[in-house]
Amino acid sequence: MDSSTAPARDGRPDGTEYGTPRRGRPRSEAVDQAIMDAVERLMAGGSSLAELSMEGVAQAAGVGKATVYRRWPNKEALLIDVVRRLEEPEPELAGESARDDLVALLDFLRRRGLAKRSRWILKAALSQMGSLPALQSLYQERVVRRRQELAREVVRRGVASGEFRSDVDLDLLVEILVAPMLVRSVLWQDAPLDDPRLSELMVDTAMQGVAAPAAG
Amino acid sequence: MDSSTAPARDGRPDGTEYGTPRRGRPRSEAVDQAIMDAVERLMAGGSSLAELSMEGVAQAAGVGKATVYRRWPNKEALLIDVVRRLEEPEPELAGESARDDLVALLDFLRRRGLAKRSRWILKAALSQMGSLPALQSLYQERVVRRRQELAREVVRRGVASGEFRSDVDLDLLVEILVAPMLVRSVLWQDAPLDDPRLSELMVDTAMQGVAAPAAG
Amino acid sequence: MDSSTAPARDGRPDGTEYGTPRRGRPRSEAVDQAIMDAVERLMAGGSSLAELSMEGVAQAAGVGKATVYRRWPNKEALLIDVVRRLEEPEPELAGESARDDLVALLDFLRRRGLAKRSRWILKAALSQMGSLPALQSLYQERVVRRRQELAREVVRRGVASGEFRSDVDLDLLVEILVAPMLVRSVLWQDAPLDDPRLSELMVDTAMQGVAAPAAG
Amino acid sequence: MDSSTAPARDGRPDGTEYGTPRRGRPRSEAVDQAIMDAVERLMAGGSSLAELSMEGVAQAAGVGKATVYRRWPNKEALLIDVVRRLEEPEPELAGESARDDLVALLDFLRRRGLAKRSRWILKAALSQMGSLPALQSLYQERVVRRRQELAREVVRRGVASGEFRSDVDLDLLVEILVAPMLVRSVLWQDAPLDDPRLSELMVDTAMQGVAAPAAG
DNA sequence: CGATAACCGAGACGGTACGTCGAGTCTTGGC
DNA sequence: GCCAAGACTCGACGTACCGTCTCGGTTATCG
Repeated sequence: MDSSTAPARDGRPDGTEYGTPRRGRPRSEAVDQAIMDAVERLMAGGSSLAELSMEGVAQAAGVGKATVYRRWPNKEALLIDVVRRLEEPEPELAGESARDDLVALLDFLRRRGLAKRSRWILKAALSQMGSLPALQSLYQERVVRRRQELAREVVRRGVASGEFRSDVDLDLLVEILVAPMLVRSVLWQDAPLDDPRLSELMVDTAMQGVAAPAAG
Repeated sequence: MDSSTAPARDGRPDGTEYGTPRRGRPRSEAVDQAIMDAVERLMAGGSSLAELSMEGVAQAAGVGKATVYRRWPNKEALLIDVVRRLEEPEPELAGESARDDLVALLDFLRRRGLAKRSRWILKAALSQMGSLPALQSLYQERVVRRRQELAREVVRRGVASGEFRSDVDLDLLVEILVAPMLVRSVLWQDAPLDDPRLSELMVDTAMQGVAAPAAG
Repeated sequence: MDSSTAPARDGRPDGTEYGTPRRGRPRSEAVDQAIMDAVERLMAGGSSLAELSMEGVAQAAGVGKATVYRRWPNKEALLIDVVRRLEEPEPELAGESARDDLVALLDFLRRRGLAKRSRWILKAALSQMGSLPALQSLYQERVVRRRQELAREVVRRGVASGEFRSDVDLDLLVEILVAPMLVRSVLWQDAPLDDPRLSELMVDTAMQGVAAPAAG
Repeated sequence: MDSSTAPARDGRPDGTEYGTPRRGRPRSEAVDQAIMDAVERLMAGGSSLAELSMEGVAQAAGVGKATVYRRWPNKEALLIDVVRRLEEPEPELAGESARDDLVALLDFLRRRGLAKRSRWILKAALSQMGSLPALQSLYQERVVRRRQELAREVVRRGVASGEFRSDVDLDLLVEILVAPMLVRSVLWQDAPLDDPRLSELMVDTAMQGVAAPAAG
């Protein structure tokens, strides 16, 4: 299992497993946490991502700079793990109906969108990633792609089971089903997300289509 | 009034009018342009917002640093004016059928996503330029909101004319119809955009729905 | 005239002349001095050369690190200029008699040896050079070689004028005349140097030889 | 008593005796030697005292850093023991003629200057190891002073036997006879030392003096 | 027309942070 | 208790930009 796509608590930030025997003094997990705690503390203290310095993080964590760099090669990699630690774990999908799984997936995105607004650390971290493109693409690779593939897999299953149309390109199918929630939770700033039935509504509406029903 | 939100074509970047008589040698407008050109060139060259340095901009523009700072107090203010300069024309909508107008709207998005010149704006400015809040809100206000309203208006018309369902919240309707292209052109990094029939396909599929047709 | 062999006050530490017109804001001579003053102050405060850090020098001088590095590429080069500033200027040689010039030269070495003991900054700087070989070889090149050549020139003149033997290799001649003072002032730690007639005595004794005069 | 001035061959570098019974696994003498070998190897490879790092020494010796620090508290103490190990036997003097003994003494210096192995000791340890005062004073005491006294004794004998002038201060006599070789072998960087008759030449020339012989 | 004042390129200035390296100490598992 | 390995805190290294400042020199406009 590749730890780099797994939640941080399953393995070391740098991908080595905690159980793996190593030579020499092992890295302290307490230090891992102290560093990430320090990042959260600084962000909560009002710093922007750009103001956040490795120097400051190390100092706030009571740790040498080298100790930070031993775990994460740069600010981006560190921030990804901090953000991962902040996010809810992805939903376990029951796998019975593709429609239900899709609703669960969208609802995860919805809750995440809400959290991004309420827990402004997440908001700051996620929205400020744009100015650190390495962070963005790393996050893309480690987190976003995984969810994309999850969605594709669910939709593929839905096509096979006869729930979804089979005469449309899979990518397009995925986009129509997932994009509405993605846009509302990520792109648009103030769209409402608190209705817990929103996910159901979106999936079902996308399935039925938005054309007016044929008369008669 | 904050000069950084005033339209560029109305005056100097720093809010002074070109016609205003001053003592001494007046600022060269050519220099304004050279600096903004340099920013675009650097960004088009693949730099990120974080990599973009005032030092580098000045050098690329063949200009002293003080000359840049004389016009813009910081990187953010400079970028705002550069983004303003990039502003693209809105799509012209025929207004005959809501479905056709929507296709035109989506195709505008598609073509913009393909355009290399504005790519960095799409990435940096639209989706995640949270670290430059003034830039973000400017762009949000002047570009995003207007197109949102355009889309809402078209869909509203479609509902009135009986093209679209009337039993669904308008916002949801808009999202289902527009989000797929928005996601593909802005959020997903290398999604294919070159098929000119993509916009049609998206609108029509969203209208028909993606559920498998009922058997029999 | 090569400023790098001239005393520091004839030119910039980095070899550029003060009079040379340059573009941009010229370097401040006051800063040159402030930096070298700071080095002296720190050394006088009891630091060893190894403890002396560029970081500390910059701070003590109230100057940015870059400002130090703009003038001197490394600690060695800076220290050389500090030492040069501390040393007495080399003697002007009258040129009338080679013997007298040699005495003057040796007396310069003698006084320098005394200074090295009384002004312990000089002592520390000169004696600790060994651990900074780059400094040593730079000093060798810029200061020592110059004096060596001066001595050779004087002795060569003495041979030509018939003051010194001509049947002996020039290098050997120089060594026999100069080495005694060199050893006493540089190598041996506690040898007496305060007798102002020592230089005369050394040159004259070396000239006459130390063999017992033939009997009869 | 400072263990670092105790003779190495009498006990462990840190002053513990080899024979002393202790609890647990005893220190390996092979490791002592491996570490000191590594220092010599690195220095012979052209490193300077400043470049020599404990880190590098441990690695070159294939030894943990703690193992080095268990024996020597710092770089200086380690170097002292390495220098001690390098110490060369003193020249044996026949004692027949003072002039011949002096030639033998100078030739010992000459050959040592040629020896590549002890070159770094000559440079680093002898002439300018001021930054390691303990090393300097140890070497001064144990090596330099004894040879100085040896030279003084020989010259004193030469004065008594009528070989050397008796109207000159003994120190001055010694310096004139010994300094030329000392300077050439220690102070001047690349002076030629390979002529085996150099020592003879130096002593004889110094004895005869370098003044031109009186005419007629 | 000449003075004046703001402009211009260049680059020095005091700072802050970068990512690396070594010092000397501590902590593993194994001998 | 020794050993190799390597993590730990600390502090300096030399570089890059920040935003400000000071040079010599260049235009416009005003008197």
